Amino acid sequence: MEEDDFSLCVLDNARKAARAVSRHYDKLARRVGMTAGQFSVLVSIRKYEGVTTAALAKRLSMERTTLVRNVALLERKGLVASQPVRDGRSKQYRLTPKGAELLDTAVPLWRQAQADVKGHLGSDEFLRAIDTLKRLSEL
Amino acid sequence: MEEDDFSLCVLDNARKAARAVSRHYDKLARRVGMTAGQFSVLVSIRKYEGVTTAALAKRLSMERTTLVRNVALLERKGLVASQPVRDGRSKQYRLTPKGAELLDTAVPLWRQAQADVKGHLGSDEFLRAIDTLKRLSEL
DNA sequence: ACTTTTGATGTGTATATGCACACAAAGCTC
DNA sequence: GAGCTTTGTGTGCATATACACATCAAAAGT
Repeated sequence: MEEDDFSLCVLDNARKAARAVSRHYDKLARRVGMTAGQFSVLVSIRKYEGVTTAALAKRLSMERTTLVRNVALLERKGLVASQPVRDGRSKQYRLTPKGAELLDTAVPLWRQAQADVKGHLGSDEFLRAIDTLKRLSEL
Repeated sequence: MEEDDFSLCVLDNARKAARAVSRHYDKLARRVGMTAGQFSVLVSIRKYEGVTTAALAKRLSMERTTLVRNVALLERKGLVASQPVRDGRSKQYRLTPKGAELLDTAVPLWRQAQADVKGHLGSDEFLRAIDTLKRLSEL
């Protein structure tokens, strides 16, 4: 009979890791007036220009309703614009010029954050870590 | 010059993983009327009975003010009781009988969740994953 | 003894997350 | 075309997270 070892709790460790990583990326993102999560959404909207809410949520593996509010926030900030689709139900998102400009400013900060993590883990461990995280995401 | 590959973004992957893991543990925790995060806090309060807010936050690597609200919630639910320390500044937390009982009910569900993850990753990868997450937490 | 500094706690505000639910438009069936 | 199902969207509520700030008491310095 094994003992319960809560130090091996996947939940605790996953959340701790996400908090630590978020703090680090947030610190940099706030220099340009946004959060790290907002940066991620902007990147995806740029990449999949014209994407609709549900499709974007799927791309980002985010709960759709979470994304709705995140994007609404970006619209209020004038970084993203939406346009109803002929369909009548859907909306398409694209970056505003302001959003595109801000994103360009932010990308070097993202590179910095990535480099910091790579420096902390080492290049090999870095790739393994990404792979592990992806595996956990499939849970 | 490397291309920016946002699929290797540590932030996205760490958050996605934490969301997936949280959803899984939450699903089980809700069967006994709590969230997975609340379970974690209860476990720590049981282990470090009489612990104060700041010390508990450190143990859990959580932002102190986040923990304040989490614990306040557990107090409202009658699972945790607090007691001012002679000192006058600090508060000590302990489980109520109701909290202890609920925790006992929840532990098998936690074991189940851990087993699910281990089944998904395999035993070796499981330990490596925990290790990777711990390394990321030190960031 | 008085002042300053430190330590422990809590609140205000903003963001993020997800479940349950509601609403609306398309498409399907008859 | 009326009714049912599916699909896309948004809201209400509860919880979680964190930075900035406020409070208050103990400890330290003078």
